Amino acid sequence: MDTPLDLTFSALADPTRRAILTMLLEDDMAVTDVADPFEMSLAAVSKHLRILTRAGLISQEKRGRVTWCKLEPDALKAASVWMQGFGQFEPVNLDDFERFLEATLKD
Amino acid sequence: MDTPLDLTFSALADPTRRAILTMLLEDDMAVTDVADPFEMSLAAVSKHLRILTRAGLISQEKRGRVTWCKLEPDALKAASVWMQGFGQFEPVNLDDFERFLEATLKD
DNA sequence: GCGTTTCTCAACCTTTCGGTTGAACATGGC
DNA sequence: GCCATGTTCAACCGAAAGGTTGAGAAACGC
Repeated sequence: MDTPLDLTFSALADPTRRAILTMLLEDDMAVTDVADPFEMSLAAVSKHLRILTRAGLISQEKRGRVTWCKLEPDALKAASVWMQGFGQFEPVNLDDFERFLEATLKD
Repeated sequence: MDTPLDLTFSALADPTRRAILTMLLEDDMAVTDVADPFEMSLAAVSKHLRILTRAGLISQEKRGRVTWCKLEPDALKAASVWMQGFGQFEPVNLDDFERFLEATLKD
């Protein structure tokens, strides 16, 4: 039996899935467009999206042929609460986060 | 190539390892004592501890026969920063966290 | 020295993960 | 109606995860 915390953290454990979440920060995207930058099959990305959906980190809505993917940031809250118990992290401001993203996207 | 974020999130993905971290919130512990509440072999717990150590979430120091395990909360910081980018979570107070822990430990 | 305690290593097993490919299935354009 | 588009499904594959057991290596008690 996978708890919500299991689902969230194992979803976040894969770099492809974290990259997808980062892309969805910008805007909602169709599955095909999500898959575009990755050097793997569409089916593989589709599987990643299903895992993110089961974890509640994104939602998928089908309009016509296109399935739109939308970030659901609230799902990170439980995990974030859990983590903050270990050390009382001060909240991080957006500037720090932007710099962090820039640095990590270089790889 | 496992990035620090990969190591942290996949370490946190396992409920046994999260339980170990919670136990270590109280105090440093010897490997045998960490293993005691779990219904699995000592070797299995030893493996979990190695994974937590690789992720930097704990440190292990050998004194005599006994290997002491110590929580290293700073390692959660990078992951916490990453997560806080998705929704600007307000800081959580300790009372909320205590209640959350109580609730999760019931399972 | 000798047995006990503490912990890890090595080999093995089963299940899950992350990917592939090819087929299937709606939907939309014309 | 027909073909192209967008997405998932099903079967498969190799590798990694999470557990077991048995053996072994240090350190301690006496």
